[in-house]
Amino acid sequence: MKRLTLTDYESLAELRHQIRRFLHFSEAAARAARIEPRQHQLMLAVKGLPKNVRPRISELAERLQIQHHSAVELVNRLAAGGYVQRRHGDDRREVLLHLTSKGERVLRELSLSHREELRMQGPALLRSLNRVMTGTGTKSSDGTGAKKKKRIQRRAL
Amino acid sequence: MKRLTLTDYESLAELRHQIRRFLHFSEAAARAARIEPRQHQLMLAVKGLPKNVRPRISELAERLQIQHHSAVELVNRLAAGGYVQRRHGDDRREVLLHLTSKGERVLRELSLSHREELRMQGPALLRSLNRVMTGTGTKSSDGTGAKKKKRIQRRAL
DNA sequence: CAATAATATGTCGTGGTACGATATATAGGC
DNA sequence: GCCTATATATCGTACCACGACATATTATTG
Repeated sequence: MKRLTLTDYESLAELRHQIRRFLHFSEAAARAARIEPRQHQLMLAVKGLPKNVRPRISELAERLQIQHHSAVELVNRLAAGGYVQRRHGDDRREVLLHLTSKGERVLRELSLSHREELRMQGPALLRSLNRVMTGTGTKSSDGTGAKKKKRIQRRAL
Repeated sequence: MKRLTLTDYESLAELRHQIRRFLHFSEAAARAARIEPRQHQLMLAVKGLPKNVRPRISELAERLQIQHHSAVELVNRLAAGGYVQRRHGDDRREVLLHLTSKGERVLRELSLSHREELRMQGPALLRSLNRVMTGTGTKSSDGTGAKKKKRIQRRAL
């Protein structure tokens, strides 16, 4: 379908608002734990990697959807802060990452608060995503026919 | 609950991977349309604002979850590029934003491709969010910790 | 109605992060 | 051994977000 109604824009904007709300929570939580947001994300990616996958630089870059050299920079800072260690694989080109106990501790605290936050705010995020996907609006139904419009009060936060 | 299993970390990491996949798509689409990702987000926020809300700087900053002066910088760049115009409200402290036809055109194209992408990849995002919220894991063929796990297939809304 | 406080926007300097271009180290194929 | 592919690292640049501070306008108050 090649048509966009005002409601479509509102749905997309609302979804981004919900995503940003979560990300902003996450950024603030990371900084409160004395770590930069992206570095937190890399630690989580290391810890959350399936066990049969080696925690290599390029593997993590894919998980974070960044270029490998951006991952290198994150690892530099994390290693400097004592959150991760570099080791070598059998293939000595590879660098394998391991969390230090300091890294484990910080990640654990952050993961707990993130799970909590997602259980609270996740439903709103689900709703806004479903609205974008199904084209269901909070106001009028479609807009193309410009039929009678029913206004529904929108909840501010 | 104060306990985190390996599966919890994997679920959180997988959710972030899905979110990053979408955001990475969005960033690439914006750059392909010759606009910076955050500037695109601000345009969407302007267009997607409920009609009874004035498109002020601080209103948009709240929608994007950034400080007001960060929004000012985005608007500076957008205005310099001819994507938005500044106007004044009755309260002459306020700056109200309007998309130019150029801004409308770019935003429309990006919104179409975003809706398309979300219809394709949205379900994977929904699943990973539901897993974090319900504590349901994916591991069944891994062999490790192969207990009985009930898949809760939840189709929110 | 001037002084002051509150609100809205803007400026400046700094740091984190992402990128493209490029470099180095190791592995694998022939 | 030589050539190519792969994995990681370095360098310079740009975007963006922030804190601290500045300016403009409106509201309050005595």
